Amino acid sequence: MPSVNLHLPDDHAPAPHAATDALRRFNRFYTRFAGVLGPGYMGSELSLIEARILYEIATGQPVVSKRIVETLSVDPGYLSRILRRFTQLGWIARTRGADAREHPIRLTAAGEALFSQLDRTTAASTSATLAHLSPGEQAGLAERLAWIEARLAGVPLPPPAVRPWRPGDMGLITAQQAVYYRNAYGWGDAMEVLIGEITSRFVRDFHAGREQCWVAERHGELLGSVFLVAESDEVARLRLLYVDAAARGHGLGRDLVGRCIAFAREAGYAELVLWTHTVLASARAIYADYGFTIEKVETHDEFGKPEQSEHWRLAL
Amino acid sequence: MPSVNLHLPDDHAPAPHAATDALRRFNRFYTRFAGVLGPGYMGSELSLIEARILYEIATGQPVVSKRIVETLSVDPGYLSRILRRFTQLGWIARTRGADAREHPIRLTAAGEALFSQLDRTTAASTSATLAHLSPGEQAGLAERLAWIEARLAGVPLPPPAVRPWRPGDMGLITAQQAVYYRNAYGWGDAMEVLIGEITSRFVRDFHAGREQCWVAERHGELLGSVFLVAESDEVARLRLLYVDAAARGHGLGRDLVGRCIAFAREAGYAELVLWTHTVLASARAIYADYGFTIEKVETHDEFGKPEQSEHWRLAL
DNA sequence: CTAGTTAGTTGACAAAGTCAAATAATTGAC
DNA sequence: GTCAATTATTTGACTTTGTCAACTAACTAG
Repeated sequence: MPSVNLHLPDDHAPAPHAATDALRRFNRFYTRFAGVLGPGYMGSELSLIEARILYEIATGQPVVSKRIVETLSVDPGYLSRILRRFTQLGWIARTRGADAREHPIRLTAAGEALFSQLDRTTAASTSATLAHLSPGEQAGLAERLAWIEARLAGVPLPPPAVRPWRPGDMGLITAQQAVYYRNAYGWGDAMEVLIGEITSRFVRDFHAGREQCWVAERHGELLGSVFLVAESDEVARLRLLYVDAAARGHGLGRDLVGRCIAFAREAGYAELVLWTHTVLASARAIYADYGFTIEKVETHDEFGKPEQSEHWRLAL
Repeated sequence: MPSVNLHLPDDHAPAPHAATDALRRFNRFYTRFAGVLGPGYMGSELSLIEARILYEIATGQPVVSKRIVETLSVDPGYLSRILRRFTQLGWIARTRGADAREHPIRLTAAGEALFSQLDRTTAASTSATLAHLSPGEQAGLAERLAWIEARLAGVPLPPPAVRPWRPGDMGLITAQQAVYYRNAYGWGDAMEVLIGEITSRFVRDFHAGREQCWVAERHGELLGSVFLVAESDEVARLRLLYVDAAARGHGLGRDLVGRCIAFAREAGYAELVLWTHTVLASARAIYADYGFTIEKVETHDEFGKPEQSEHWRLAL
């Protein structure tokens, strides 16, 4: 069940500082916004840090102060005093750990009660700030927050998984490429019709063993695709090679082309041909690396403006 | 050039607190992350607030303290002292305003130099945190940050614009609906084929004046669509009504259906029919409100599991 | 001209946070 | 086993940060 990311930046003008500026701007915005969300756990007497310390204790019981110091980067001395106060207030109890230097912390019943109370209050208050958003927007928000967090935390994205096509894929592939070439190169309806025809014809006439389409996806997001179709008994054609902007620069295009070549050899074709455009520099580089050579160059007008196209060929 | 948002939550289990939890989680994450980004403008002697005050001055020159107090919600007394220090350090100069109670602030040459220095440092440091992201990811990040900021700041989304179809739309409509019904209801390939056939046949046989398709979009994002096709000279059929999760609850579906009815009346049809499924509760409610009535109910198995479908009809 | 407001400042504090030294327990080398 | 080095936590002595209320000077409306 792949989906496609179609807010594509075009190849030409990827403003170099855009992301930096966006993050800085967001930073200014968010510190103010979080301030509005309330200093710490709202309503209570707790400061932000106290609230977060309480959170760490509640969610990590039993926890040693060292761990809190690390996760919250709080001064150990400062923490020690806060913990002493929590103990005096009867919210936490400190035990003796296996390592007697440590004093593992647990919430007392009173502490649990306080925490769950606070937790409900903040949840309600956060929920209230979100009230003006529709359920769809809320879902969109949650998804984007999670994505950003994962990316900023440096969680590396798993490499896209490449698999043969399934029936559900064609509509997305068509839409993705149509939108992309329109946005990035201003190509028009004829391009879209062409893509649609290629994909629908592929499904209709699919000849297993002689033809194949590979799809790269990650977390249900469509990141790339390529088609290998039979031109004749001897000649195979590579079509619609595409790698999403979000996945470029990791050799995915190369991988896809490599699969086509291997499959074509396996299937006993004598040569592999393809048609591409001169503007598509990174695709061309891949073809050249695999030993394809240009047979013919011609300029056409079909996509609404003159484009130079190229016929490439590889003997297998 | 519409695009589609296809990370759809399904209709059935929209966990009610998901967004709240996501925001709270993000909040914990981001305060830590922003802390790493450095207290204020890194490297410098400035605290976070001082840096932000300097930023406000630099970007808003000349600015009066009242405005800073408001935008940064800083205590006026505290601000006053900070500004005095800035003045002593030769970073800012205070003039006399038209209103002599105000003391508009400007950066001195030294202040400008300091600010641009700091600005470059932070930009570089932010940029460094982003270095491990690919250009595609950076673009995705920037876009998501902007979206979140707008939504959290309460900037209301403009209502989706509804317009007649254009050639580029069909692939996206097909992909969007195919993905949605698959995710939300588990409907299979037959559904997808059906949608594809409807859209491609619509384009092929399009009879202007007797048929139409409307598309709702916002910021290039496809949010909904509906088709009106000729069944016979007397009968029009409404097909593929769809509203994206992100746009539900604002009467868009109602609007689309209303356009179909008005168009069908205008074109001189005697009746309007449609086929839908019992599970699609919100669509059904719209049909009922417009006076459609159920003619026939039947259960079929085409989408991979038994579904109850309904034939509705409206006399025009 | 006067009472009420507004922008900004000041004094007197309280809260928050830091740093280095101290304590108590553990580990590893011999 | 002993002892130096290390680790987890605490304590004391601070500085910085932030708050509150009272105050001054300037403006506004009647």
